[in-house]
Amino acid sequence: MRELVKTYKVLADESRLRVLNLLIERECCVCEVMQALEISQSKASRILNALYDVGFLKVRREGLWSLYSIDRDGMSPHLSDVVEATGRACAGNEQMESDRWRLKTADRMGPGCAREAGAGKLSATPRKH
Amino acid sequence: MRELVKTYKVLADESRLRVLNLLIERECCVCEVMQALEISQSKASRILNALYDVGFLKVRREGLWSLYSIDRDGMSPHLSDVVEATGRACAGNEQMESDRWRLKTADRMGPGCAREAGAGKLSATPRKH
DNA sequence: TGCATAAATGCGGGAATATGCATTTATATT
DNA sequence: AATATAAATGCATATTCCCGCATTTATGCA
Repeated sequence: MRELVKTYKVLADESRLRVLNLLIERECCVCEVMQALEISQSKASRILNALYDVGFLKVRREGLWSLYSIDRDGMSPHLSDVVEATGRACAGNEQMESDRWRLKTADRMGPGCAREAGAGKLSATPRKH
Repeated sequence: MRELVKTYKVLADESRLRVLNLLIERECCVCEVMQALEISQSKASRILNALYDVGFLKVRREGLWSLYSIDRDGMSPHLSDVVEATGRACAGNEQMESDRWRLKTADRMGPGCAREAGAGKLSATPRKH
């Protein structure tokens, strides 16, 4: 039961639901999440970790990035149901829509790069120095 | 989305899940819940109110008692799914089993009556004075 | 009307949670 | 090795949540 409570605790937060919604769209790294939701880096990281912790997500490392995605195969049927239900409940929500919209124009870059984002569209690979 | 968050918040608590589990068994009044879970009256009342507040329960008054039960018809499909899933997730849980067991021997009586419960089995109707 | 009692609620203390800031860690490139 | 940077984390603080205690409210009966 502890586990169940923990799961619901994780879901009982607007930002975390928004991230889950993003990931239903596609795999994301921390900095994409922070851009899409317009939140701080540490917050994005913690949220992803919390979702990962209870079994919603899996993560793979690719270079400097940690890429999180919904662990459709690994998760328990119960979690799977919850994701389903949550996805449906979120459909059409304005906030969620904007998040997804911003995700489209988000790049795989962090705080440092973001500062010069105005300079134009950067490639999806890290810049050479 | 606020509503969704609120719903998950309510579920993110062991005692509230236990009460939900009880009500899956059958309609209960506040004092039955407090006996089954061995918690205080105010706690039982608050829990029931919280579950009611987000739409899981309906309540009807019968004399002095407030009888709460799962609002199977009134609740949204999403809540219905959640109850289903939660019920399944709780099946076989030891704590939940004891709760249900104690519920069987619980009477419709409150703190006052409970004090003299050792005196023997009392009827399910209020005593005359 | 007065009393008995089930349920609801105001208040307050203590625990848990969320989050920004600064720093550290992990990884890649030169 | 030195540098760059994405991600993770320690710490401090503000907020929220939980719950016991005492009291109030709602209802029924004599």
